[in-house]
Amino acid sequence: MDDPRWLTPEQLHSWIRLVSVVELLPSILDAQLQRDAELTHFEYFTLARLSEAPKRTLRMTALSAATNASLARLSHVIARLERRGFVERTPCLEDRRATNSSLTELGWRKVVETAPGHVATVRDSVIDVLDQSDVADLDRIMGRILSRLDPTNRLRSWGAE
Amino acid sequence: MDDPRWLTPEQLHSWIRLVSVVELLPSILDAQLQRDAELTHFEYFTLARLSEAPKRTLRMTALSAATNASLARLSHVIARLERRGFVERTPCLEDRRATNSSLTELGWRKVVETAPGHVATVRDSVIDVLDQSDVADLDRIMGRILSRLDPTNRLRSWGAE
DNA sequence: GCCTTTTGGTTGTAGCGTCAAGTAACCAAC
DNA sequence: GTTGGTTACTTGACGCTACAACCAAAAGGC
Repeated sequence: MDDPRWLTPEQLHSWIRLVSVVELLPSILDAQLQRDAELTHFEYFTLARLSEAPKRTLRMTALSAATNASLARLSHVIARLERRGFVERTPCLEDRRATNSSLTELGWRKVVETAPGHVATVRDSVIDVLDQSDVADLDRIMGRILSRLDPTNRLRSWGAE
Repeated sequence: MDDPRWLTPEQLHSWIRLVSVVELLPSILDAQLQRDAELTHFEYFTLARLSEAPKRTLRMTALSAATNASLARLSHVIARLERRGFVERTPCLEDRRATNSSLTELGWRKVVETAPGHVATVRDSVIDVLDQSDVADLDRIMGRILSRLDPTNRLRSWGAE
């Protein structure tokens, strides 16, 4: 710790820009979704993962892995979404500790009607400023970073290396 | 909105990885700083920006720009840091609406002693998995994204394009 | 079979951020 | 010189997340 191996100017510059994106991006996504659908980005992301699952159903643990969330956080969020009628919880028969959460018809319609606006925001704020090779670079770099951030590799579904 | 111009598979893959980093990185940084210095990453970042300023002093508005924060958020944070003796607020003489916040000697020492551990975490979780050209790519890509996220270009100090 | 450990999930609480509202000072125009 | 509008900041309330404690069921150990 005596020699912290300080960052080079280039590394520091990149780092600060990354931190800025990490700080600013969530509020952009939250603002649009809140305005147009009264959802946080995390709520939308959760509904979206469910909508892609077989039978639009996942166990809490699987869903928490797919969304990078702790079980505690997910439990609170699912409770809110359940109150609003977007999600349903049912006990799992094979493992009676487990809970399945599944998208209701209302939840499915919510995702379908919310997706276009969200995608437009993602394009506007990120994707459309990048050309094809930028996208490839971004993918490679985020993959490398994720391999450190997510050592248990819960994200293997979309390949954190 | 009828044709949402859906993302290509490559774009979607990159996007999900970026979102994952955006979700996971803050908790890594917060965890280390909380454990070793009882600071949130945003508190540390704020102290660090102050420590680099001339006379270790900045106006609230300038500091909020440098940290990508709303004035309201910054006001709360500075209040906390002031209670702990790391920062001091003094009215600004030229413009009596404005407030200067400056690092105390205690705050300066806090930054100095906290920095090495933080840099080590930044290296571990991000920088050390990237080679020189990755760092350049990251810088370029984040710069492009920032030019959209931060249209008023408050970050021009470190050049969001 | 029992006992311990691990896994799966929920809940309460405390803390941070956002939003809306409020105050005070500056500025420009009439 | 006072009115209208903007800028700079603070404050309070509310909502979301993290953390810790909890319970129940499954899986091992022997």
